Amino acid sequence: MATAAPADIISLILHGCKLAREVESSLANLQPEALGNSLNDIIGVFEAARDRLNAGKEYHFSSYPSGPMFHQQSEGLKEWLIRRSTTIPCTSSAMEMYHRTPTFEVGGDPLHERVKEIIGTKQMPLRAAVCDVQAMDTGGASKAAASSSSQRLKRRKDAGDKRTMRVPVPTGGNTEIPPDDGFGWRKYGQKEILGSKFPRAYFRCTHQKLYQCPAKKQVQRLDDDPLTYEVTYRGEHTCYMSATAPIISSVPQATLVSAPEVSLGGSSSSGSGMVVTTAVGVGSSSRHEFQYPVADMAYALFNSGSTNTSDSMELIFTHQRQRGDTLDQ
DNA sequence: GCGATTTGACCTCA
DNA sequence: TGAGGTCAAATCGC
Repeated sequence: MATAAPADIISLILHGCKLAREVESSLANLQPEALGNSLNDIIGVFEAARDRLNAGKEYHFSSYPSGPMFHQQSEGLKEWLIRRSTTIPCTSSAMEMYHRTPTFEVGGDPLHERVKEIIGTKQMPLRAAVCDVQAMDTGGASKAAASSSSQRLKRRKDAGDKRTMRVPVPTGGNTEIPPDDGFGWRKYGQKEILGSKFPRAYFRCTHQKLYQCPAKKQVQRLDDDPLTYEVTYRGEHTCYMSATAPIISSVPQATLVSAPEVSLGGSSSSGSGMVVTTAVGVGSSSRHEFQYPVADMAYALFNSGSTNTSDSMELIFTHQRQRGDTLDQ
């Protein structure tokens, strides 16, 4: 029995993830007090989401903007969250950000107005002063798998299908290691770029051959901020849509979402990006491990089946604290 | 042995 | 024509 449209909750969680990314991006610069305030902001947003969630525990994704039950959709919640999270303009003002929250409509009402209403009751100013994540979506995402015969001909014609964001270099480790976003990437080239001090690295999906996954990304350190990578994604992952995909297909299916085990497995090898290693399954025989980018945690929250979402929140912020500890070292 | 990375050469396009 | 993107052989590491 659906008691609440999930879209506003999605937007809340999305907003929380956005704030979390900002904190992550600014970890090296934030003073402890500011960091604490930012965390409070994030907690407040997630609490609002949790409250809404608990207000209507039974709901379906049928009102979800891109269609019903993302498990079966070519573009599911995970993909949608990732896309939305990379298309929201980044600002330094909370209210401005609220105004810029996704503006898709629910029942004829601008959703962001509802989000503002919900969040506004929490009175949560955003104190993260600097937004290091610049998201850009030039639109026109093409899902066409690369044609082996014409791939080279189309090389620059698909330049419009790209999303660029900035992420901090891994802390406490080798800054040469590119940020991990939860997907498996294989480096296929590196190029000195004219006018840039740092070379640009080219990656494609590890499963490109196996699943014809067209996803690629370019990673380049900024000249004016060597502690920041500019990551440009091209194409979209289709590997996890395959029923036999070894990693991403482990995204819990409907039969598993009743009692997944969400555990903090630590950051990925590069130690960057808000990535949570998650074990999902019922019983040891069906356990699978996969890694979540930050937006995926929203998915985990939705599907945890737990009435105590604060536990999941604790995982998120424990991870943040661990990263903070790493920074301190 | 296999998969990932490196790196010089090659190709495309603005 | 040159910058950017990709290929593929050589090399590395597990």
